Amino acid sequence: MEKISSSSSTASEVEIRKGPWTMEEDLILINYISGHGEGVWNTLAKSAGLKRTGKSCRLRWLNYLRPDVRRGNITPEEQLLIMDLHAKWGNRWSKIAKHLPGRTDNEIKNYWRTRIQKHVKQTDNFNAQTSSVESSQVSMIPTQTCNNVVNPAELSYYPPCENTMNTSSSFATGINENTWSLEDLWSLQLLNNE
DNA sequence: AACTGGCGCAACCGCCAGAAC
DNA sequence: AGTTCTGGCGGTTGCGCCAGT
Repeated sequence: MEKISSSSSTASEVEIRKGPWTMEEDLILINYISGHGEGVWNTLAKSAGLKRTGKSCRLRWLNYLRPDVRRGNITPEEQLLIMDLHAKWGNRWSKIAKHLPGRTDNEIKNYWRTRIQKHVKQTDNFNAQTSSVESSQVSMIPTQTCNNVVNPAELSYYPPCENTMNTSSSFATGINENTWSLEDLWSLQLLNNE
């Protein structure tokens, strides 16, 4: 797969863009999909005039541009659900994401890795230190290999989720100057369609 | 004020399964 | 039945931001 840019190196198809999406590209993608639907991503990318792989377009759309995508502010209920489902299924992020409307597998994966897993490590270290004293076998934290359903009481061991997604509604994160809000894009898209 | 290390997130990579031919 | 193509998935990386020094 993904042999587009490398192998058959005719000049016309070499030019595949990578890296952060520009606002223009976002607009093109939104415009195209709102007009034609999703369809086959590779042909979509070409038809829309985007110098991106179909894969890249799909990822951008699913994780960022879809109108129903929710970002930031993972609620305690969602956090609990994530831990519960992760305890059942492990790293099946897309499966987990299906039970969290508006959340993407990528977001859940990132959330798990950066927030929960970090805390799991910290707590494990703490437990390792104390367990030598307390001989307790019970782990406070559901690990990846643990199939137990999380007890809601265990939530208290995890970091509060509110301040984990910091202010700025964590969407226009200002991570670089190519960051813009979905509202911007969709309002522009609506304007274009009128 | 400048530097640095950690954090968070967007995006890419590689693999796999199923569809299409 | 075999090959190619495409989408989906999980893992990983790159990079900007920011707090601490």
